[in-house]
Amino acid sequence: MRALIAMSGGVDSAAAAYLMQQSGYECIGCTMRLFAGGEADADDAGAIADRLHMPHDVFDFAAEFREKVIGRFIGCYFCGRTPNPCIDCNRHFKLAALLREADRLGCDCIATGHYARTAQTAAGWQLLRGADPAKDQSYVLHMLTQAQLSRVRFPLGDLTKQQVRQIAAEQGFANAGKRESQDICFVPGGDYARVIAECSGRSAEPGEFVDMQGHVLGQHRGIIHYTVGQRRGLGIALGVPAYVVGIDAAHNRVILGSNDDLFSDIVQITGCNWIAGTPPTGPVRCTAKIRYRHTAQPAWLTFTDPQNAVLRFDQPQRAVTAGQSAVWYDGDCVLGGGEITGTMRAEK
RNA sequence: UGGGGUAUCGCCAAGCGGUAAGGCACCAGACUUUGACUCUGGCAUUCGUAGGUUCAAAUCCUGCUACCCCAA
Repeated sequence: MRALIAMSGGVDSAAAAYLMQQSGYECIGCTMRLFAGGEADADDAGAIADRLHMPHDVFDFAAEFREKVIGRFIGCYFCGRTPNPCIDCNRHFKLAALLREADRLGCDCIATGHYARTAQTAAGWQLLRGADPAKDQSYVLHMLTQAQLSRVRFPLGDLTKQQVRQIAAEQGFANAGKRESQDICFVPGGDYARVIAECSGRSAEPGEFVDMQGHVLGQHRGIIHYTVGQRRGLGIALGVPAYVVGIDAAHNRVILGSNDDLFSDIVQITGCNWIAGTPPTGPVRCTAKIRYRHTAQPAWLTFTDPQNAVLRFDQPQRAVTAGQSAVWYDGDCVLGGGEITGTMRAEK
């Protein structure tokens, strides 16, 4: 069996490459170049591949990444939503593009350093949470299809981060102690609004902060600077903490309220994926996450058609945000997910 | 230009003679494969201003300045 290993230059993918090799796969390492910068990471990945005596390729996907990830990221912000580019990146690159290259290189499967697991059952392939609850990354993989799941391997799925670092250290990998990646990968400094302005050529138009009754509270720097649930950076002193509770792109307004105003239990979702195949017609009992770092909460999921669904949480959730992904679980098994388009608060 | 009131950190605001609370905002860290949230730490040698009384004043007295209210 020949496997193409996605190597980012970090500890996780290095350990994944090693483990695949130990499992008897004939491995080819590769690093995807997705944006300017990151050459050092590609070098780190190359060094690990050398140490493991496996070939290493670098694929330049910068143009495609700019179109499929950054472009959508920018468009989403200007529409008053808050995108999660990691979702698109995983879908289009860490899975689709990688499988494309795997075919070209005659590889049977691909492997990544995600903390997630797959399982084959009579009903098809399942995507499961990673064993380390603190590192589980199944959330960002919710859009995977049966075809993709059948060919992807997650060698770290049963391990904890600590174990992975241990393996990296034992193998003498130079990056064993490398710190966790953070921020948006293509926005190294964290100033995503600047990147939006630079890449789009559009400037953010200042507008009004208003309360939920429409009273003007101050001036904002442009809606791309804000997201639902945000407190820091508003510059508004009301005596009590103020949070963004909504973004009205049509009127270029940012709506402020209290923390209590942020809770909603009914969530509209589009662009749905149902990993098992055809989504069920009746309500499904599940737990659901509405952001990467959220503990899945009990809810009912109902599809209105194969693309659209409504999620109703037992308890209202804080700052459910349009543009983010909702992901549904049955225990450790990922049922699917989609993009949040709107929220409501059920009348009590 | 008659009377009354108020002037304390960017905003709000304690303090009432004994040596500047707190909240909001802001800043810095921590956390984190998204944006956020959260947590921890920092943030007025100085109280509109000039004098005076006192061992000691933001706190008492006087002048000045600014703003507010009432009456003209």
